Amino acid sequence: MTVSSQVDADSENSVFRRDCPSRDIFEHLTGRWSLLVLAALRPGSRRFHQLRDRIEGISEKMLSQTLRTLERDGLVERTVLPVRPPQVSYALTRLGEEAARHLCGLISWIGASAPEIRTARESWDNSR
Amino acid sequence: MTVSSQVDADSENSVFRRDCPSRDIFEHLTGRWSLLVLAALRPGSRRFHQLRDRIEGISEKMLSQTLRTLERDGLVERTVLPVRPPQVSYALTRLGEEAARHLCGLISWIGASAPEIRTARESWDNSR
DNA sequence: CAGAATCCCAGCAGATACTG
DNA sequence: CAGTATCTGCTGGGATTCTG
Repeated sequence: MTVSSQVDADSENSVFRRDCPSRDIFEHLTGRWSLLVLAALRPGSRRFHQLRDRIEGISEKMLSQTLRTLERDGLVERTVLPVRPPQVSYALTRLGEEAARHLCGLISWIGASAPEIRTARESWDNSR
Repeated sequence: MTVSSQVDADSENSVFRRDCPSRDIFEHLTGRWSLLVLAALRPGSRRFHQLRDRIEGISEKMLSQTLRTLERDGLVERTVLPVRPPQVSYALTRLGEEAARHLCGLISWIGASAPEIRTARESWDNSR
């Protein structure tokens, strides 16, 4: 399958199709917390409570859930140290680093474009 | 503001902050339908019913809503031709093209990585 | 420390019907 | 043709409590 088939053609796997298999992967990556978890892991592996403290507003439930989804997709690796009390750390896999790179690229673009976007919003809001 | 501040530092505008102003822009871009609308507009301007037909499963309500959000953010431009019956066409702005480029880059990566991700899922699922 | 289990609600999105 | 309006249901996610 060519890469371009994802966004161009009416191929079997076009994103435009209702049953596109890339959809759920995309949703996992762009869900409310995934970007933040991936970005927080970019500098290196982190433990559960470090992630919780770093990511403002995330609940333990959502952190746990997000980490498990990312682990299942092969983007994050979970390591348990056999000590008492248990220490669990998370790190990006190669796949996870690639995903994080794309997402952070998008975030950087948003940061750079935010002023323009805010200006557009104001003029849109003022015109009605 | 430097680009890196978005994803690295604990600056005022870090994505990790609860009130990060980039959050809602990100959510607009990665909402359920935005990617598909932006991708569908990439080859050139399209009319409402063309978009509706191209994007499988979208309702007129969600298409209309998504287009308005994108227009408000300055990513899409709406043009009404003064004829009967009315003809309305939509096109990407420069900002919209940039956003679409990032998103389609991500989708292409997903397409290329999907086999690996699916393999990861299977081994994860089988191990419990 | 690192979660799992449960309850609960707001808001997104679908279906349907209507209109300039 | 290109929408809007209204209703309704579903689920993502928060708060709280409990545990190996």
